[in-house]
Amino acid sequence: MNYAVELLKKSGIKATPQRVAITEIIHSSGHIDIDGIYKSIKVTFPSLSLATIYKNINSMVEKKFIQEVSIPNSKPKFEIVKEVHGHIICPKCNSIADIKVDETILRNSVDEKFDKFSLSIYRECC
Amino acid sequence: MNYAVELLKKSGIKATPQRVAITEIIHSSGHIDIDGIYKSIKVTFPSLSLATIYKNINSMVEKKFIQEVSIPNSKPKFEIVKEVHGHIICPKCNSIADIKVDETILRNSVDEKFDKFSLSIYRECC
DNA sequence: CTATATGCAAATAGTTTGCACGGAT
DNA sequence: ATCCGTGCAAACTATTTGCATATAG
Repeated sequence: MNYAVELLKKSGIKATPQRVAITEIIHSSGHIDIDGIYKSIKVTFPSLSLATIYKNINSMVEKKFIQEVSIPNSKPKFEIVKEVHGHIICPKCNSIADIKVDETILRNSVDEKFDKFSLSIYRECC
Repeated sequence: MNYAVELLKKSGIKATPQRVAITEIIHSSGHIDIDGIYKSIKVTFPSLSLATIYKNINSMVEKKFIQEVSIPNSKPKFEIVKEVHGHIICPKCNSIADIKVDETILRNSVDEKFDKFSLSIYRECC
């Protein structure tokens, strides 16, 4: 079965064509904001409305299917939820790359136990 | 001389009463969002407008006098720029606490050199 | 068949901008 | 006298909501 459809079903979300398209775009882009999703979807799916994207993003976030990546001074982007990792964010163009982080070492570093963390590193890439 | 006035002058920003008030509120609260600043200032400074807060926050961020702390699914908060540190953020009430992080250990952990990073840990506090 | 999702339009919220006035140097 | 900041109102942008119709399961 299709990757996106499978993901959606696993999360207990009805796999409408719109949701499949949104999921595929987030997945293939890695990190993308609402407007990027909208522009990208419009090409092959002209009837899809912004309101539908917002509604679906919100319920996908609630279901912990996707998560928000906050970016200072810019629109948040979204990514498929996967194992804990960090991000390198370019403060000029706001592009994002994932990085592996060693959770054990981080735990020692902050001298705390925690469930979920997020490490962002800012470096110009352009 | 007043702490806030000193900070402002050091950053080459004219120390108007409004800016002093904004600076003092950010400093004493630790982390606060635009609306919090507005509500807090209104009490003792009823004429101050939201537009003035936005304008000043923007120029203070440009001057690297304060910085934005992004919070998923919520308004960003602002803090006085100081040494590199991390944050513990409560996903329920969005309160923030600073934590020390060991930069050397983090550097090893992510196997990268970088100028500026940000570590957020999410844990319910309420 | 039934419950839920979509798409439109309208409403709301958040932020920025333009401009006239006022205060500091 | 000049420059810059403030405060208001208007403009703009982003996001949410209500509702009628369409569609997945």
